[in-house]
Amino acid sequence: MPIWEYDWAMARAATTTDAFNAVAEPRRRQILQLLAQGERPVGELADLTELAQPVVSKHLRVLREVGLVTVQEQGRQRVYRLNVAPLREIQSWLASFEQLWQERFDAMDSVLEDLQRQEKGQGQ
Amino acid sequence: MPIWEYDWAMARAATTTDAFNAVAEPRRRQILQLLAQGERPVGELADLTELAQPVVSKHLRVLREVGLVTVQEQGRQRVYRLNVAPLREIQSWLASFEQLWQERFDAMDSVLEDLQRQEKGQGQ
DNA sequence: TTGACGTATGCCTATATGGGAATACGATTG
DNA sequence: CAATCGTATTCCCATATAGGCATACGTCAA
Repeated sequence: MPIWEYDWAMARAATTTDAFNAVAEPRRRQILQLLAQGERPVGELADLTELAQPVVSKHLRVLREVGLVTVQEQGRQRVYRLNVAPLREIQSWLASFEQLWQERFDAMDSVLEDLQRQEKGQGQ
Repeated sequence: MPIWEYDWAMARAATTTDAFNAVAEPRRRQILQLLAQGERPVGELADLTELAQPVVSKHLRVLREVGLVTVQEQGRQRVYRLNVAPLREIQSWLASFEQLWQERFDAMDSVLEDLQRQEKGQGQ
């Protein structure tokens, strides 16, 4: 069973295919990290990343398309906010290697127990 | 400060740049999952993935270059084995979103720190 | 209105990809 | 030795990038 369909010549999956592809680009990762500290307008992201504004806008478009960020129009600026949800896809994929993450396994149990004990869970 | 250097026209980071890029390709992810269940020769991977052997060999090359797999020559076949180490880069990046994450993310992260404190990466 | 601001979009180029096909190459077998 | 197996490599192509630059677009201030 093929993993996905394509007409022809799938040189490389589009960056907007999923979180995996979107996040493969270092600058996009950087932007996400910045947004992790709070929402920010495009210009601010451009300053912080030292990237030209159009470049940032393009990266944000990709991130938007995979749902990693959301926009809110505020006056003439667009404030971007991080949405970690799509990262879950990656996280769960990584989780499938848990067992091979040898040492981790033991420690995992105890920590998990702690978590379950404290568990707050505030929706997502 | 720029994240990385390039002469010109960096269309897209090479797939062999890091685990992020290598793993962005779905078939490569599939191969890794298969190897998670045990080492396997190329032919077997080709069968299981229903990909042509040359295609598999190419993917394996990429995975090899980022250290996600290692080979062992056995007679005329090459047995590939998974090496999760490089996945840590991804894991720790994800960990930086801990606070914004709700569930068991913390667990993995703390264990990760332990790992990094203890052993010094061995793969290459 | 006009102009400035904040952002998005369009056009451009070089690039390396993923897969198909053919073939090269080393190891094994006869 | 030759033939075959298991795998890697090469050549081919269409593709969509990432960034530079210019510009379009909507919002706000005079």
